[in-house]
Amino acid sequence: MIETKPPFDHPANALALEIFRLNGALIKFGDALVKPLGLTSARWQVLGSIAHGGGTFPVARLADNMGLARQSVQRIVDELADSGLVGFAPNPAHKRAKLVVMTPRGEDVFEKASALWLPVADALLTWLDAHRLQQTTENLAALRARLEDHDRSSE
Amino acid sequence: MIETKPPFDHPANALALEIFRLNGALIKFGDALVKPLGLTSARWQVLGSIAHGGGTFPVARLADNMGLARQSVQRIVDELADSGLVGFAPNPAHKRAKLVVMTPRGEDVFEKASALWLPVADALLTWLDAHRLQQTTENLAALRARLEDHDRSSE
DNA sequence: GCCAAAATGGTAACATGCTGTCAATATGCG
DNA sequence: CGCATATTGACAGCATGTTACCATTTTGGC
Repeated sequence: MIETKPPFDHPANALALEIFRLNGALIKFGDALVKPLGLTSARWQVLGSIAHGGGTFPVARLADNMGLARQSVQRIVDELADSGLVGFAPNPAHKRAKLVVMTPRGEDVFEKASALWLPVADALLTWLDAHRLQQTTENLAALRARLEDHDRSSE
Repeated sequence: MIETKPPFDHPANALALEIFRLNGALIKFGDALVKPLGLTSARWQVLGSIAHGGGTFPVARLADNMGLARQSVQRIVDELADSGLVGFAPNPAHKRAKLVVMTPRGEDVFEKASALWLPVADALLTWLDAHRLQQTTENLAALRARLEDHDRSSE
């Protein structure tokens, strides 16, 4: 017999395992989706973050917004710059922390990626209506806030 | 003005971003939690998967259960074996695919990790009651199933 | 029994994240 | 102004995941 004692079958464990699996599935799906554009999930996400800020953010700010370390985003941004998809604009408020902006080619590629993603995002809404989807997102955000509090308080 | 046009503000995007952030937060939290035991999030998860199967699974089966590539789990299992936390038992059904089993030390460490995690898991239930938490998990699992279908169908 | 296909393990190359450390730049207080 | 602190960028090293490829073992159709 296979024993399944607490906390092994705890509902919180089921959620955590599902988060790990879904994270992997999303990255895998995204990689396949934007591969024809020469992008990866990570580069696509960084482009999205740049678009979100409208080209007014330096690398450190992009990283904060994505919940990643500065260094991780820096490397992706450097690669995007090598590929000619992003460039750097002088930052009036900081001599060293240049602003990350998309080149025309970057904007073109990002628009094409958005066009590929839109029908999938809409399909997700068919499978799970917008209300439940937003509630799910809120629940996850609430749990993350608590986890991060817990983290900070034990430092 | 910062433009925020569709599909940029799509509810599916908000969920995907939250999944990425929560995934990172969970790994970070887990790393800190089990560090005193000489574990990491990844090794802890593999131990959990072994415990789940009761020592009756070879590496490839563990990987399927976790939604990871065989090779990723193989490397972690090899490291756990080097550390003396797991071992291999002969598989009556397969000469080469040996069964991964915990050593007494491995069981001890895993029990200690479970003891550290239990209060946190219970706290999560305080922040979000069990019903909502399970519903959230089900919603995520449903979305992942659809995404993976989509993936397979376009292969 | 035999051979093709699938499953499994092993190894290597690579992508993406992390931490640690240092230098350069802003910021704020005396 | 001058100095402590925070922010930012750069670089190195490492952990964890991926895909690709090959060898071995099992399985199943002929």
